[in-house]
Amino acid sequence: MDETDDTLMVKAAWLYHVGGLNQAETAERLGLTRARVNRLLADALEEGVVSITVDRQLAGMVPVEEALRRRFGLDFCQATPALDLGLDRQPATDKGDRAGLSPAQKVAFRAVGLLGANHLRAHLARDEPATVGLGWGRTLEQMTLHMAGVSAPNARFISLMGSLTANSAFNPFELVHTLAKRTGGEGYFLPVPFIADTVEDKQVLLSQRQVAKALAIAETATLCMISVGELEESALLRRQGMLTAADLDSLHAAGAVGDTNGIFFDANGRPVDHPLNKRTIAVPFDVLRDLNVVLMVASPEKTRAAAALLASGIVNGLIIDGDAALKMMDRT
Amino acid sequence: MDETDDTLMVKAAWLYHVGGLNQAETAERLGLTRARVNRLLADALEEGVVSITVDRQLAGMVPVEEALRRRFGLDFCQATPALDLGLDRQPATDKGDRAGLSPAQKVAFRAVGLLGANHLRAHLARDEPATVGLGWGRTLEQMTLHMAGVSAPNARFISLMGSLTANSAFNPFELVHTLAKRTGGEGYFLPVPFIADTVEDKQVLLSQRQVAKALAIAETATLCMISVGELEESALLRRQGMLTAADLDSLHAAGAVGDTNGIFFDANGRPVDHPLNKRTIAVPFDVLRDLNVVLMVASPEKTRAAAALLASGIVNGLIIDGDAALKMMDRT
DNA sequence: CAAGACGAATTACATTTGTTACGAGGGATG
DNA sequence: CATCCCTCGTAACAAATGTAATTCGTCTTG
Repeated sequence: MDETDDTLMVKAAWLYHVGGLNQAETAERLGLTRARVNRLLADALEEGVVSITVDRQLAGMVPVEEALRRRFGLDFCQATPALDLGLDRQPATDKGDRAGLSPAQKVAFRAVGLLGANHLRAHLARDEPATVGLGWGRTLEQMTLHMAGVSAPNARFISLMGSLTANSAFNPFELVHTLAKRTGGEGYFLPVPFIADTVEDKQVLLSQRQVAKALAIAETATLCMISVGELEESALLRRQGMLTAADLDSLHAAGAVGDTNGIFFDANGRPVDHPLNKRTIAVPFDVLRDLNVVLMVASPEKTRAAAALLASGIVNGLIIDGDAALKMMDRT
Repeated sequence: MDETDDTLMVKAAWLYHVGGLNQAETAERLGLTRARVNRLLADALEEGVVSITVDRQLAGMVPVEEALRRRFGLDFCQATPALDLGLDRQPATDKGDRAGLSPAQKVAFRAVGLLGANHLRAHLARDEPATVGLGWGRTLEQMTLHMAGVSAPNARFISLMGSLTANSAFNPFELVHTLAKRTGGEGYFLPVPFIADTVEDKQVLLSQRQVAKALAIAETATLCMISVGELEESALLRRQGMLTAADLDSLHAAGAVGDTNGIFFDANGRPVDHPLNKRTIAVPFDVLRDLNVVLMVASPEKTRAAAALLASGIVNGLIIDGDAALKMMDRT
């Protein structure tokens, strides 16, 4: 069943994309309905049986990538094509949008997600067994959507942080779960809240055997993919209700400009001295520093936070939205 | 100009294919007309800026490929997905078709052409300078169509045989020319007719310095891509008027079952003893035997000739239409 | 400066594609 | 055995895409 179905899908895809037939002709050739062919083709794209690649070399971002790579001492830097040409359209309406993302942002997330997925795919394709540490957020979520059709039964995916209360698609647990399912690998996550209620609680939670075990795995990660959050009202942490407005203010007062995995850092990428940072449950910077960490940045609003995190020296590779990359270049 | 255009193309392609916008939205986003975006996208596909890949693993041809690889002692074998499921449709109408190809054949040529192009592309992507020897025919022509967007300024393309009189798109000269132009490499070809009028003429032609030089280059080829012709009324050689019906008969009488580059061979892949073989101007089998030769076979009608050529031992790699591959398996 | 050539925008139209609603099999499941 | 659930075929429609004809500006060229 399974094989027949895949084979049929490949045949349809081959006739359509390679053979240059249209869906009606393809259907006739295979003795199927046009509607069925249409669905087969859609599924083939969905499942990664056919994939579309755009040459990044011609996008003109190579100089920018190289400049960022050198400035922050990275192993590599990849940027998506810049699209805004410097002029933002209706940014006012975008910013306040609480429900979803503006169209421009959506494209950015998808694009960065794709590049991230390609990087991860390449990592999984190596011979050595892979252990992949993961942050959370919409960028990472987009990455998982592009990971269809990748098989990596020996891979382990592990969350670098505790879980959210709200069960969104970009929850650490969901991310790990999705990746494990799609690749056939194993998923691990920290079965504790993201931010403990008190410092004492955190100690109790950390002492759990399950948690210690998971953290030990995380420390052996061969690749970590994380994102960064800016510290504004529009921040995802704030929207998710993980932070109160008062929290935000006091974090600002402590010099924080952003967070990654719930660890708040200042303009130099150093964790700030703040109660919240003592309650967060996540793999700390000191551990990340020795791991292979790739940062994904999907929106120009995050340039300040991203620059700060890059300055911390824990990041080895950067995958960034083209417009964000240009903006980052502008701030000298 | 040039760069701007490419960049625009990449942006449009990125928004459309990665960002998931439709052409109207893409146009709006870039401040262009929908029609322009449509053309940009078409061009992007045409020029190889965006490429569509179909996973060959799932086509179910791997066992067949492996079997063929072993039987003929090849380095590799790639087959396109089989589509006919063993049952041919209107083969009668197809066979006599003098003008063009049946739809089924067209797909086969394109598919094999694509795989050939991928192989060639990979060869050109190596670090070492490449010298590529080329045969002729519609299969090879299709290959050149899929070579857009490949840059290989150090590559040399050389025809393994003389030229046709009729200036078709699959003429050796045209093939070499197209490839050189598309990749930015150099093209060489044998400036002599494919089949000399007499044996004496052949000697004269071969003695030309230009010709000797070209042949010397051909003998250093790092990769040769050739195809095979069956020896029937429908054969391209016959259609092109290179062979008379009488020629065909006498070749059959001499035991010939097919040709490659105008060299006629028997069921064991050995050149037959026939006047025509003494007049053909092409790199001989003894030279090819020491080169890295890849054979492309695009139609089930050619299985007998292909099998014979494979038996000769001059072929190192095979790229074949899926239905032809199955048919070849059937003849035990 | 006029004429013509070229590229691109506009428009309109034909084709292709995506999506939905509906009904007929065809296994699983109780 | 009835029923549910899923898949597929059918048909119709809406949306998107491809293409050609036309016009307009701009740049070249005589």
